[in-house]
Amino acid sequence: MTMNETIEEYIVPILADLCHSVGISDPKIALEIPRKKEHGDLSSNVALTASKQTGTPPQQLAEKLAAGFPTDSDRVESVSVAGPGFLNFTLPGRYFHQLLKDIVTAPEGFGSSDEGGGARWLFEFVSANPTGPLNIVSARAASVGDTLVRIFRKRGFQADSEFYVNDGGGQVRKLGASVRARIKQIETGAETAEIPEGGYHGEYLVDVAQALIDENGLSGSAGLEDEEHVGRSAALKIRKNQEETLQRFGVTFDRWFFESELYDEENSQVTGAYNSLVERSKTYEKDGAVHFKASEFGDSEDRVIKTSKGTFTYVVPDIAYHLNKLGRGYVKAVDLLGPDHHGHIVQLRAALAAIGLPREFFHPIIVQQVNLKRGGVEVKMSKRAGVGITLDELIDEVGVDAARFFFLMRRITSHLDFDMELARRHTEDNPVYYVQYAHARICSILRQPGAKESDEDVDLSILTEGEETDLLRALARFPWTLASIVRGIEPHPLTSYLTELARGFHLFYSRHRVIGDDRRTTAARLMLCRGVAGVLSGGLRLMGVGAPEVM
RNA sequence: GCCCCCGUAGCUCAGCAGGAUAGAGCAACUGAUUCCUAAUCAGUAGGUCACGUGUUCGAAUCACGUCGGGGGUACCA
Repeated sequence: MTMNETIEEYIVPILADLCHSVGISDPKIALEIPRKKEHGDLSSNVALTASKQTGTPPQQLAEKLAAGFPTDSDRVESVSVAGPGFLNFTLPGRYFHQLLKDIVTAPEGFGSSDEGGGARWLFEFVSANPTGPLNIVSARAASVGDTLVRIFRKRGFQADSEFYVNDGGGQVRKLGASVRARIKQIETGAETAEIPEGGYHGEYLVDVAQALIDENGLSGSAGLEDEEHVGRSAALKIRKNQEETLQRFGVTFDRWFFESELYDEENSQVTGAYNSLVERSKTYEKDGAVHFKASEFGDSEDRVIKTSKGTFTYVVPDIAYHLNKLGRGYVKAVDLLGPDHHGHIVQLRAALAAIGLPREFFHPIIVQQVNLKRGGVEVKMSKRAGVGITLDELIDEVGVDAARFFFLMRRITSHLDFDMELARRHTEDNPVYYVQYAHARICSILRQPGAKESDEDVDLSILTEGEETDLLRALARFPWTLASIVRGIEPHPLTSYLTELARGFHLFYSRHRVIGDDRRTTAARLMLCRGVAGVLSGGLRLMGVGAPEVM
């Protein structure tokens, strides 16, 4: 319940009534913040979109609407018609002053809203296989997913985060075989291990093997008989490491969901998922395998879901998993998936459609690849081979704040160039520190002896300098930014917004002194500073980035 | 072959629930520090929004096509 939403809630109904009165039956009214401030504080293009329906030229229509809009309230100072027929609203100064007071009073709550209405959304992300350390794409997904969850919660959704641990099937056996080879290597003191075909070559498995020997008393000879047991132990160990790494990165999950849970007992959800396709006659047998008629549901061809050997293919437990999500009461399953999952998505979507789930339930998002660079030179990576940069190494090299901020700077679907050299640089061209520095600067001001003013009788109307009113307007954009993030399920606007807010502050700072001889000006500017600091730190916190008081 | 993402300033990218004169950072050039943190600020310059057609009063934004770049496409998970 911020002032911004109340202003929207105030304007839109009035505009809707006015539209009805001039014969527009079903007006689509969207308010936006114009890019240029000459265009007012808010604008609407209803007159443009609706002019066809009424047969009135847009400008004339806009004039009519503007004339009918009350401007004697506390909320709207004037309405003007501009350009091809935009309605531009100018809000009174006291609207922004009240907003600032609200922010300073309760900085935590600013930007919150109940637009989500408590809708239960599940965000699944990272979900890396428990076969090795987290890589850079996982790092990106972790930043994005974690930030989305925080923002959606702030906007009134009941949002949960989940990590799906792929601990079933042949992969664990493969892992077991690889670890077994490493155990053998350690015991025989050999230079190299004989990693089986298709196994995992990463050096990290030496540590895992050593840990298993140490902790579980698992020796090579004991483990040799049971590849699966070794694999399971190794997977648990690796998963634990992943969790610790994510914690370092500031990311925790509400739930770690194990694929193996889906197979429990006689009541296997995987078999259930399979059966629900069979029962709906969406399958047929061919060449000894069971095929799902995926091509009827948008896939390019039908897919095998049960092999001729009688095992399910990977899509089946995934179907079961999503049915499980639905069964837990979620209305939306947002899956952040790696760039190697396109085919997967189409299959899964087809299967969920075949079973009759609402189309909007499943919302996969491909987190695009990260091109890692160091000083402009590409760093190649391959998790399977165990070379390249892990999330742990990334944290060590560039730090959590810079890493998380950089991952959030681009659209999720864009390939991301990540230059570790640049991210680590504590200077000029690094946007992370630009934003953090603005916060630290404000904190520095607030530490000054002259900053001990009470908020009681602050008169904000003396904030009339351009830099001051610009800052007030920038603060007002914060809730709108969050709303657009929710609309797009895409967090990157937050980094742009905070960079702009920081720029506004740096400019203000360079031109005006906060603490001066005039008591009233000092008090008003101090409050402005507190508001900016509150929004900066609040915004950074949503991204899991720190807001240092000293730099 | 099929599927997905991308193509906007020299570079990295915003903008895309159609809308007003297409924006920012970096790089380049010029300038600013008696004063609350110069990790800062100001100014200059930089564009056929890949191309074509269509829809529209209006297209960077929507649709179709072409070209170019990247990724994905198992009876593995």
